[in-house]
Amino acid sequence: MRPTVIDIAREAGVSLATVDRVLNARPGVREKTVLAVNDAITRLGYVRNVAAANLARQRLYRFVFVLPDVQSQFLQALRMAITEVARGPVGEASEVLILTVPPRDPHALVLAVEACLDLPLDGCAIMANETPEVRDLVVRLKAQGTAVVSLITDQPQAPRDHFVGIDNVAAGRTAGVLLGRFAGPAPGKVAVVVSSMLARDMVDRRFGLDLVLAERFPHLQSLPSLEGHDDRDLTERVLSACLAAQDQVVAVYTAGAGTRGVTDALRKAGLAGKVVVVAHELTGHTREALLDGTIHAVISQDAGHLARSALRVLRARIDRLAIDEGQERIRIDILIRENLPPETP
Amino acid sequence: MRPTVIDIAREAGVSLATVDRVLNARPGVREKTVLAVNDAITRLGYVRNVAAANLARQRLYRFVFVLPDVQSQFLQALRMAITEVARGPVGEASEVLILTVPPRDPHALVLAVEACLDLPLDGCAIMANETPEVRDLVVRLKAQGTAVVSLITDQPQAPRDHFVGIDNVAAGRTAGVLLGRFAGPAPGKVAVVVSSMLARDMVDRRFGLDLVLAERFPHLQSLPSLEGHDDRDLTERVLSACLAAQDQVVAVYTAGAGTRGVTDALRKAGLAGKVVVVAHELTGHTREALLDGTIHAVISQDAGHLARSALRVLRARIDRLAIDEGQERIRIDILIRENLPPETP
DNA sequence: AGATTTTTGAGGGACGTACCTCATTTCACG
DNA sequence: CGTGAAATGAGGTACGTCCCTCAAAAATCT
Repeated sequence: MRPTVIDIAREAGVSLATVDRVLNARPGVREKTVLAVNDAITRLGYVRNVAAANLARQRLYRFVFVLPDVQSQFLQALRMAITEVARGPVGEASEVLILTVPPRDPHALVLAVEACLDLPLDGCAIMANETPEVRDLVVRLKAQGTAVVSLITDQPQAPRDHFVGIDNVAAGRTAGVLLGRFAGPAPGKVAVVVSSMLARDMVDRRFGLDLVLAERFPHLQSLPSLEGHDDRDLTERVLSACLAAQDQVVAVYTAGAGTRGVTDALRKAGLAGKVVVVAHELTGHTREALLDGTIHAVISQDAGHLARSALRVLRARIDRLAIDEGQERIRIDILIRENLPPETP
Repeated sequence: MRPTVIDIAREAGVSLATVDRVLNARPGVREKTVLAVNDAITRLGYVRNVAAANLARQRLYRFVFVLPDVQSQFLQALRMAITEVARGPVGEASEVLILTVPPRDPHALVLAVEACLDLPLDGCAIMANETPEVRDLVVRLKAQGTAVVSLITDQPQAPRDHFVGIDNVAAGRTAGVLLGRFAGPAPGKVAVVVSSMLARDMVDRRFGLDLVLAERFPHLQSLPSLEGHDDRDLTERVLSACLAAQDQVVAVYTAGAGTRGVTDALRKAGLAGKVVVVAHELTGHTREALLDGTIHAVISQDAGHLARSALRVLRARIDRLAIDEGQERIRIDILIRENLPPETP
């Protein structure tokens, strides 16, 4: 049986109240006593029963997820996943608010987050490009004791507690290898579609792609990035223009959203299935396109996993518990038609 | 705030004791009253606070994991993962015993499991080939109220509650596509190494491979299965013999363990890096071989995920809770050098 | 109707922790 | 050595559930 606070009190030769004061970092305990209690804790290998603790304190964790107002299928799936996870056992005793803010508008983001700071906020997950404004927001949140994680897009310069997402350079490299392998040995050009060249994750993915192409597939030449701004129509137009202007385009890498625009353009050009396409994120559309052969591989991060991981990491930070790195590492999933998970209703 | 038993009692117009009787299926409640209480439960959307319940009843779930005594790195990783998960929050309030039984010996397996049936067993995860003996064991376990899941290898004919693992036909198909794509358009032969042709998962993987090769890569001819029995030396010998006897072997698919034997044989034959290799399971060795270019892709199922999923599913069955299909679906991971997760110490 | 059985109610103690109050002890300092 | 402050102890209540007992009420049977 696991030791309890009572065992600690006995072992340390103090009262229950003192153990409690130490455990919950309440004042009024001599340094010496704190040491004695901590000693007993390590000696007995005590670990707080989180279930009982949460039960007792009627703890309600308050979390805010800040997501850009982009109407991509992936973001919709992510919103749903967050809502679902919040209801499940991982979201036990926590209230999760999803804030949808205008994309690429750090000022609006900061305002929106500040608007819900009247109530004490335990944790915050932010998906946004790295800008000084957001960085300052993270600093302020941390200062007032709120745990912060960056989601999908990292904020490496901000003092966030954790990054929940994938290594985008590695994702780009992965895409590059798949493109290179799938396209074969003939020379050709690779069209690259991104959301925006100002977005950190897009830059990283493109960088990874170029690295791998240069290293291992020098017969493939990547073209300048096309910006689709996560918009289907715009993406279709810019890619169509590119396909019309260039010959020998043997592959397309879509690093951002707006993948529907990519398949639209390919179909119009009669190139669907003839040009190797690697896209990001498994959605209803990319699934379909994988099945009908328009897209050949999808690099994906699991929305459910992202949501669960963000929530778990935030709670672990707040409760000062260790993080299971293995579990929280978001994998760069490679999906092809053959290993597509069955659709969940 | 979530409704509690007290709310249910008030809503149903009965006492707390009655609600408790209904909730825990204790006798002595009229049908009519049971209905009234259940009605109140659905009306208020009550869900039992599992943490509080476990706290109160001092529940200790007793689980047994039955694994074959194979000394592959994957199985060692799996054993470690199970041990770790049992210690973590997923294994809260549960005691997990890992039983290691002689491989391919259903009788020994049954005996070993029966030996620990003196204590009441809440759940059991079995990794074994499907045989009548094991099937009977599952039937008996179920009959005495033990939840049962099949792990990695399914027991489709046995009344197990759930299968925790991947679709092996799909895994074989996935391997086939990778082999086909990576090997290029030149005709050639594919060597296939399995543990044993009597193992269901091996048969399935091979079947998937052959399907895809026939459909999409008819220029590749798959050779008869080589049996390595998960043994490094034996695998090396059979594959070496095959490589010596056959010319034009352009690819190797290792569907089972003993991958070290495969790389040994290729190195000896001077074919390392020249022949496309697809293996299963990410281990220290396959990671290294991916990095040095001897293996080109690994089809993997995450050991930590398997362990967590098995435990979660068992507990859900015991507590009659719903299962989050999305979370419990084990993915067929495709790993190449570029999307290899960082090594965890 | 009375006797018997079944169903229900009321209440309490437990699980491990949090958090509160109030009294008592210990300590440092003048 | 006394005083005030700091440290500690003792004890309680609460969280939501389980599980137990005993009494009371209601239903069923004779």
